[in-house]
Amino acid sequence: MDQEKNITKTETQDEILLAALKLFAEKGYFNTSLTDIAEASGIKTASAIYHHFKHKQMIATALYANILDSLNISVDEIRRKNSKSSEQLHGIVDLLFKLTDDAPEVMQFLLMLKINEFLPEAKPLLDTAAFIKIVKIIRNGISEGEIRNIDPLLANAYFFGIIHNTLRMVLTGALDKKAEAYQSQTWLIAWNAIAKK
Amino acid sequence: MDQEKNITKTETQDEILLAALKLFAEKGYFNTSLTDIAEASGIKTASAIYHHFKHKQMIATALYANILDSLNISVDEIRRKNSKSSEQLHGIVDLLFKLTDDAPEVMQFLLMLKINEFLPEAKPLLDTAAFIKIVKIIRNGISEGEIRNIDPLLANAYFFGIIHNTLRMVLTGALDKKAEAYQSQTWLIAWNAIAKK
DNA sequence: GTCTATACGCCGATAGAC
DNA sequence: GTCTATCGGCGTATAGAC
Repeated sequence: MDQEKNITKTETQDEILLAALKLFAEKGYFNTSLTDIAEASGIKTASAIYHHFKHKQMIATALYANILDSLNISVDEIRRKNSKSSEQLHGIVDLLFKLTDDAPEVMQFLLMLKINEFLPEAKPLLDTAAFIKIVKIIRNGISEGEIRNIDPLLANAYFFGIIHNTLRMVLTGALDKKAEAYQSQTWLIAWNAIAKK
Repeated sequence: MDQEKNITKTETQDEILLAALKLFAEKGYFNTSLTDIAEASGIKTASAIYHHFKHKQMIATALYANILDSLNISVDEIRRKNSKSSEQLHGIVDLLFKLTDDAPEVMQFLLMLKINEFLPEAKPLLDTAAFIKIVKIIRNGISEGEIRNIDPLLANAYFFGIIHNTLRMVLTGALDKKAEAYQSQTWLIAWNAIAKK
């Protein structure tokens, strides 16, 4: 909805979003002032930001939308390239581990922030296009006999509970290696938790 | 450390803590003003709070300490009453599911708030007495052959990833039954994720 | 121990010059 | 499109009467 007019996206707009993402991930939304964001964007005053975004919330909204959007696209691609739900889930795990190493701020935003604390109107993650599709993948896995016959939401909770919690520990530094180092082992455990044996 | 002088704990002090817990869990720390807490405590003005706590942060600090303290005591009790690590973990799962149904605010505080966003000095959960003991339980389970031989921190991530994520979904309403309804099934999955077969 | 009154600062937001 | 100046408000916190 906001993206249409973003065809004219300025570079500074992106810089603002990037700076905000980093700061939100690092200090949280409420500990980040517009002044902070301005400084981190190479702008000198907070006022200039209002030329790009109506208000602070809109920055977070745009950020959230962008992340969900590109996530959704990635999920589509993964679904297109793989047919079995085990392969599709594997692709998603692959993506999440890569993101954790390459764009930790994004994963921090998704996994560690309580988004509806500062975006009360935002859809919960589970009602989001990308995540609806993920549940669908699980549902398919069940009907095709790859995944055991339990409530798909529960299967989702189990599978991504393992994945997300592991990534969270990487992000906080509780686990000291790169996410990649834990990937294959973690995938196996997570998959076995829901796979039909 | 704060508890020593809390022998003289007033009733209103407890009411403030209780109100704060509810509000923090519901709206988050930054969306909760001292005025909110005062109102919810049966007090009329925020100023009165300063007679019980030096400042807002101290309320959250006391809350966090209390929760961790009683958690630690519960873990001790569970360890005392059970010898095998499978039994001990089962006891802890039992406790967490009960807490989710009986004191959701407590679990919300523990699982859904980014505590060090408003308590920058606070120890991360994993460095906390209760959680150190839990990792110890896992370590014992490994050396006694009940749990498969992997990094105890990883085992912890897997096991509680499943548990916590399931409880999180109960707390947000994404899963619509009481936590109890999912307990036995979830325990089995979580345990199998780390148990030696 | 709770109230009234008040101070203070910070931040979000607007107006308008350049 | 970025700046300066400035406003208003809210929330924390203090001082002091009762």
